[in-house]
Amino acid sequence: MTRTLGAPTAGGRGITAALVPVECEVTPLLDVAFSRWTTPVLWTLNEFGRQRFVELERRLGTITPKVLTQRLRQLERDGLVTRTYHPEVPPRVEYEISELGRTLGPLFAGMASWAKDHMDAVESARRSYDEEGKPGR
Amino acid sequence: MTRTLGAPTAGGRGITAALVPVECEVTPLLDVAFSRWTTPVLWTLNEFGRQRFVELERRLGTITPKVLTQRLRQLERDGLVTRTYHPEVPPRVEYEISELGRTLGPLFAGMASWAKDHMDAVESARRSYDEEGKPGR
DNA sequence: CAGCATCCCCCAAGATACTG
DNA sequence: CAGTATCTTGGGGGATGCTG
Repeated sequence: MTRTLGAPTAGGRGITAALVPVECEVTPLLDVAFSRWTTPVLWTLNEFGRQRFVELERRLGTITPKVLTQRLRQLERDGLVTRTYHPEVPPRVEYEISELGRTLGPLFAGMASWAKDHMDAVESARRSYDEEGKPGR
Repeated sequence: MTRTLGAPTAGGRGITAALVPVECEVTPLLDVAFSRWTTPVLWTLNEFGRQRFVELERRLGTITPKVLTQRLRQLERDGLVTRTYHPEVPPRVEYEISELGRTLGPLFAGMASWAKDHMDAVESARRSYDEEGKPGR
């Protein structure tokens, strides 16, 4: 979560200062929306609309309430999700993807279609890498 | 990396069996191409083409050789990157993004443009969340 | 219901040092 | 050059238990 950028320690072996240390533009986004649970949570919110805590919990299947809370807080903090608290008895809380969060939709769609099209290729590559000692080595 | 799916433990609080435990299609892809270093490595390979170990190391700036090796191995195993070893003295190894890996290009482009367009909004949301005790609570 | 509090585990990633 | 070998750590995530 904390990106230790700006630390010019250059790590052990001296960097001769030549050859561009280019910055990858997508890196910051990874912390925001792409990790084990943030993506599924966002995805679910985007697909099924406004939902209560338990609904999310159940749809996500294996997530624990603690983790769900953590991710939701992070997403709320980053402005991707809005939380509305209804002071009733029993309490009711609803989560909804924000305007900003919704702009991630196309990306998710792209990822889903990539997965659909290519994940089996990945798995087969994985198998052949494991079975053979390594194809060309 | 290991996705503990299929464990129907349902975690602590009983799931009443109602309400769909829908599976998020993007999840498997996260392990493959979206984590702290796999994405930057893939990105760099996609942007700058075939490169040697050191070139990658330098362009990525803060990555350690150990981690770079680990990620490259995983990417090779998953068929997203190809490794060619030239038995010379000194040894030379070149990494190149594969056909399969290249199909991730559009996704990366989409992510980069999203970052460009919306990351400042995220950061400002983050700031206002931190400064105020929370906007509407 | 919607959580927070705790304790624990695991592993990606950092630091550092050493070879074929 | 292109790694491998250790040691260590941070924090995400699981398991359990307790409240407003």
